[in-house]
Amino acid sequence: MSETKNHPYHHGDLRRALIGTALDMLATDQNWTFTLREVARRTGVSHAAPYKHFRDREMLLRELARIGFVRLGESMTEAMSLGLPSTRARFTAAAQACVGFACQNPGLYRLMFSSDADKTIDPQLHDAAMDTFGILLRLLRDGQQDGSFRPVAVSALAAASWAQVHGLAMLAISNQLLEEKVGSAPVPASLDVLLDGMCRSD
Amino acid sequence: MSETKNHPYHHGDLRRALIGTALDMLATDQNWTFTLREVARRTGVSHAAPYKHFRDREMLLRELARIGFVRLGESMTEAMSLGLPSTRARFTAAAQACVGFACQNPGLYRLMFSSDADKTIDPQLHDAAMDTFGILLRLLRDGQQDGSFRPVAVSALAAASWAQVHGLAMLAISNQLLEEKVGSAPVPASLDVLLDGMCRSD
DNA sequence: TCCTCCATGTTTACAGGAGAAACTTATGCG
DNA sequence: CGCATAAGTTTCTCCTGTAAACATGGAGGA
Repeated sequence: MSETKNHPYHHGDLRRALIGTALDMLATDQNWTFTLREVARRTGVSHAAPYKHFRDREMLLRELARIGFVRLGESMTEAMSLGLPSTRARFTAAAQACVGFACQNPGLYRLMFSSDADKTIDPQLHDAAMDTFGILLRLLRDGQQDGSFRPVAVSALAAASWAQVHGLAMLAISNQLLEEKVGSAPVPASLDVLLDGMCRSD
Repeated sequence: MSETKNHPYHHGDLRRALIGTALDMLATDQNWTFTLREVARRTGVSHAAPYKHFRDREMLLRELARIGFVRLGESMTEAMSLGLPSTRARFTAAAQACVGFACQNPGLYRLMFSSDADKTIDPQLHDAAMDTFGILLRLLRDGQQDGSFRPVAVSALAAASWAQVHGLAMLAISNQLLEEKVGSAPVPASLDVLLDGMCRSD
């Protein structure tokens, strides 16, 4: 009865399998308190096997975060490429995609911006985060060039909108955007307030 | 040489002492990975003593977060009560106080908004957070009454500014407001963008 | 005054986790 | 064919969280 599981000694693609298991647990529990041993167990390997692919538990977490940034970028890019009429509409679409991503992947989103995913010690993670930030930056520049956004320093627009969107996402997944506090559609409402400040008033 | 430490069997105020030690470690390490045993050790008591005051480790963390919200509220209130001329100026002062608090207490600020400080299972923590949010809300209402802020739904203003300030704080303590990306004074710059959208344009 | 209760400590015990080290297996390459 | 090596496993040590049983000493009643 010991050989029903025909697992070959070598898994074949354990690294990817571990990441998949960990992403599943992150999505299920909405936190990353899982132990590395549990990940190994669910993947069907010994508790020491993961160390052949990740130096330590945090290295796995950083890889999850990196994947999160890639996926977030894809979501935003997709939302923007729907043939929307105005730059303002594309901005709103991207922002809502970001908040939507956070709401659908709260654990992952939190991890991406937590201190457990330290970007200062992981160039790949840092680059992935910067690439996603770059999507926003390009949108803002385009908007300034086509006259949609005010010609103030793009850095001010970037800081304001990055903070705004990230703040909305964090508050949304913390259930702090309850209707009785901030109305029924706080995300578009507050984006409109911001855009009123960002857009040319002519 | 064993009785130099004249510690009486009963500490006297262990609860407060543990909180103090934990706050110190949080400030030093800028994270809350410290173990409960380490907190006990540094406070000079046995590793089980903390359990007489906190059901588990997370209960201590929630108490730290609660204290954080109280202190943040104090900072904001203090910043607003400096006889500033306009509501807009008071808003900016409060927002900068919030970001400043986050920068000076990055670990604590992160903890306050992390899932390890679960507000849904701790009424005291929830209330403390709501009290601090209330400061912002009152400021916005006052500003609408005196005509500083546009008479749109206060919930939209609240969501926008809460998100903005929180987002700025989170980005600031994550070192994601680097000068080459968002200019030299991103906080006032982005607050101005937001305020341009919030304030009456007459 | 003395005794007893109870909140607040301590000691002991145990189940798990992180990670290192040493061992095993299979696989690709000369 | 034979072996170096990547990728697994086993075993080990140290640490943690937390429960349970025990100790202490101060406060309040007889």
